[in-house]
Amino acid sequence: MKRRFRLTRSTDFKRVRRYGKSYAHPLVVLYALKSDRPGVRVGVSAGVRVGGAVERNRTKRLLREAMKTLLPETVPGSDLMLIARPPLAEAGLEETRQALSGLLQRAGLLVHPHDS
RNA sequence: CAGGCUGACCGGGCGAUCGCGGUCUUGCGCUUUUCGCGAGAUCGAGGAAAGUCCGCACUCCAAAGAGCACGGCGUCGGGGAAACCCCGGGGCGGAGCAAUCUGCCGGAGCAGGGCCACAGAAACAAACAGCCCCAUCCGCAAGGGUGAGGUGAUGGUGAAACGGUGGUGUAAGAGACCACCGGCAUCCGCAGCAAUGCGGGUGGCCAGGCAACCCCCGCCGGGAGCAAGGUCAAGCAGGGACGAAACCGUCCGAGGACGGGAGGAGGCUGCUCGCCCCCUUACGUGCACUCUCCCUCGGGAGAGAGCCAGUCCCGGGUAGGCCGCUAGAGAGGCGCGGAGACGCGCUUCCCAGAAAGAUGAUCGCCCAGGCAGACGCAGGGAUGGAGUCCUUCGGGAUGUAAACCUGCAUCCAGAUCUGCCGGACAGAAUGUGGCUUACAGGUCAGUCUGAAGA
RNA sequence: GGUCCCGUGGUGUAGUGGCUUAACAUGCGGCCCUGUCAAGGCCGAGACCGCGGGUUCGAAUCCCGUCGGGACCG
Repeated sequence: MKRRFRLTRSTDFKRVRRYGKSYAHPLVVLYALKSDRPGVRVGVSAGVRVGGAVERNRTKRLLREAMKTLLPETVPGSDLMLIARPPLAEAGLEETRQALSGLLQRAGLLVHPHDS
């Protein structure tokens, strides 16, 4: 995923985490907040509970890869934050994509909600 | 062949598609750098990148000072920039049949303190029982009581009791003395660079253990850390000078400079000394106004309501951008020296530099490995199977898979084939030397033990 | 990057060289009490002190290493 679609600043993370609305799934937690920017920006995060550095990096890669394919279907003008949970370290790519798709649908952020 | 031990090493490979970060070149947006979007080339995690247990480089703290405190280390020689590091020795132990592995290492003799439960007379300089002698009392005597003294052999405890055996000696005894042995210290000789070992002489039997208790001796350590530190833009906090006149002295260009005193903040990330640097000496015993009182007419006391404005200059920290930021005690190869750690020489190479933090995903083939299933092996063997070759198309040559025969094995193992599973521990964050810990599976060399065969 | 603390029955703590194969509370099991339950009384089980070495005659305690958990500072 290109860097311009990413959340990079610490203050952005704090803002989304504080004022965004959250949606939970056993594998991942989604925070969403409306923004005045045109595109969608995504930040990924993995806490210590997920595992060591290998597991944390792997879960973050997994979330970015899964989000990449879902990006065109996402409603623009919002900042998203994805927080990995411990079971995600054992999950595959397709599993992660389905989890994310479900979460985005619940948040009302998918352009074609009934397709998937 | 099986199981170990030691050392060294590998840590999946290839291809396709999608995707990420750096550098260089290049096209476009756009006008140069910058920035954004593309294209191409190239590079892109480890043996531990980990834990952060020791070092070092580097940066800042004024210079990086002294002492104390505190902490660490402590056999010998060598290596190394250094290290709670490495190599090779020594001494005392421990594990194993063995190869081999492994723990400890200044001082408890004269620096001193402390502790050694229980038991025991006594836990480090003491005397409970006992033994002996003398005095005295009782008794015919044997012997017993009391008191003064000698002794430390005997006892039993304990983890540990002040050398052992034999003799001389004595009232009884005792290293009090003698011989031998053990141990300690010291001297000499030999071997070794040394620690130390071996042999001989001398000494006095004094001298228990614990310094991973305090401590003593020797050596080492200033502190903080790349969020170090530098820099850029924008602000803000804050500060300074003049205003402004009041500690003392000196100087002159007359308002400042320098020096000293006093007080305070900070720094040497514990303390003290010493030193450095800064501030104050104007929120007060102040300034100036009004009123009242006193007076030696200089001033003093009390009360009231006020003043400390303004101007100019300097200018952070954090967050953000950039630098620091990767060419170095560097890596590979070859040769030489050395027992080894390691060193030297030549040569080739440039080998991640991210910043919510880049190496992955999917598929195919292979390589190790694991599990399950199938299959007896070798030789001979045809009115001659499939295939191949020749052909005049009639056939011929070659040819052992099978049945069958012989031998050997026997439901085990090995080899072969098929299917399925399947790749450990773990991710750079300034660099680097060690140590420690985690780790599927495999390779090579040396070596030990066991079994079988020759 | 740096610093510190804690691991002891199921749970929470004490014990910091020996008289302690470890104490207290709560929880657990059995019995008594009661018509029954609770409370109460009596009895009992439950730990080789996170793990591995070492020092010592002797270690939960001292030293070293290691594993896990937690806290703090920038």
